Amino acid sequence: MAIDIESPAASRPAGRPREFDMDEALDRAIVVFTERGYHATSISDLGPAMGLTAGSLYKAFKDKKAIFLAAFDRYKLVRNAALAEAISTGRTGRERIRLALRHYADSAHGDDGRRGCLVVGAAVELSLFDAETDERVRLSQSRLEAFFEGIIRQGQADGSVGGHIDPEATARLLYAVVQGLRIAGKAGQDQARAMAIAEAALKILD
Amino acid sequence: MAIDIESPAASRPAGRPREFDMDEALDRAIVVFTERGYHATSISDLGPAMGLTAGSLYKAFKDKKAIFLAAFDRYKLVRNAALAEAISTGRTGRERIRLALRHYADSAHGDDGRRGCLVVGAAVELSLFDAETDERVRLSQSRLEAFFEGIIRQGQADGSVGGHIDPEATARLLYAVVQGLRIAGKAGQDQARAMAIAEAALKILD
DNA sequence: CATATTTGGAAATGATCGTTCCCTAATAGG
DNA sequence: CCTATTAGGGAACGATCATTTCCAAATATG
Repeated sequence: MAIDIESPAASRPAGRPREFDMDEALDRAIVVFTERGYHATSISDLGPAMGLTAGSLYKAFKDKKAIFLAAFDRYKLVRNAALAEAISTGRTGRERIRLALRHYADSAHGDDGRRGCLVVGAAVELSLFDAETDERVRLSQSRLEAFFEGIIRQGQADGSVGGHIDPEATARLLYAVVQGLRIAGKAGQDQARAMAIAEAALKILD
Repeated sequence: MAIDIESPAASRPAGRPREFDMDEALDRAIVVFTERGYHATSISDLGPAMGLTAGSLYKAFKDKKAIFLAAFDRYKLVRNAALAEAISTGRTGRERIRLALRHYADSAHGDDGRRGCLVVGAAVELSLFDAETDERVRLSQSRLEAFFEGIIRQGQADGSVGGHIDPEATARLLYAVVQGLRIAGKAGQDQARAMAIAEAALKILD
């Protein structure tokens, strides 16, 4: 019954095949958009960075905003995976939250911290005027809050998190702490400083 | 001995007098820069908003960045005064921190929250590539952290804040919470939600 | 009253922006 | 082997950008 329409090479889509790797190109675009922001990034910045000419960029994407949204979506994919990996060794709810906060603190110091966060950049620069970006930012926010809320409830169940705290409000507070860490990172801070903030935030769970 | 070189009208500076009010014009520029960001704001956005033509703008300011920096400095002046006013009725250190957090939560909801914060915008969009903006963002950050640290110490002295917490790390955490509130506000949140985050953050002081 | 100095504002300037056009190259299907 | 389709890339396009130029108006000084 195995019809080879789903074969290994999976039915090439006709026409000249793409010569560049989309994920690699988007990873380059993520860097440029993250450090320069959306409006300060020009097609002539993206082309060289992604290894494509302007003409080729417009073959692969509808317009500049489509490049940005594709980069945003890949950023979320990669970062969510990194977060899941970072908390994987935590055994209690509190431990997982601690690992999550340390993971974000790690992204909010030194050169990475200075470069910034694509979601924060999108929220600040585009949310107000672009509905598609706004939707993505809101979704990213509600998912991270729900993620924190879930771990808080796990922590309350396993006894590592205070039972009297409000999981929803606390999750939102943790979201604010994480995003605030990113802003603090824009001004430049070393790892010790970022980590100290993350550790101080654990008090919220008592 | 009263030489009238410091007289009421204070020796007009020769030439045609300025017809617009600088502070009013900067207040308008603050709104535009805050909601659009630096790079998405054009001189043709600023002119009408500030009630000036492009030619007049360049008589009053060296270039676009000088307008931004002047707006930034005025923003800090106005906001610092509002913060001082907001905490003025607090009698203990904890009360003053509570009022400060509620003050920021108030700026981080609804339309104001969506519009955003000029300091956050400057940090995200300009800090990495513009030294003058970076310096201002860093100064704003260190001052707000020092402000929080001072109140925390007052609170420890008056017994309203736990004596065992680290004033410096906690002040930095409060700074992160405040900036995170602004990011959360970009996605749109109502007052109750913003206030709940501020209230939850008070746990940090126990 | 004359001159110097500054502002207000309209129009012009050169650069850069995002985007499109057009031609060539590479693949699939018939 | 021919045709359709898609990708790559250089050159061109109109629009918009920040900035300058130029002239008239308003003030201070002598």
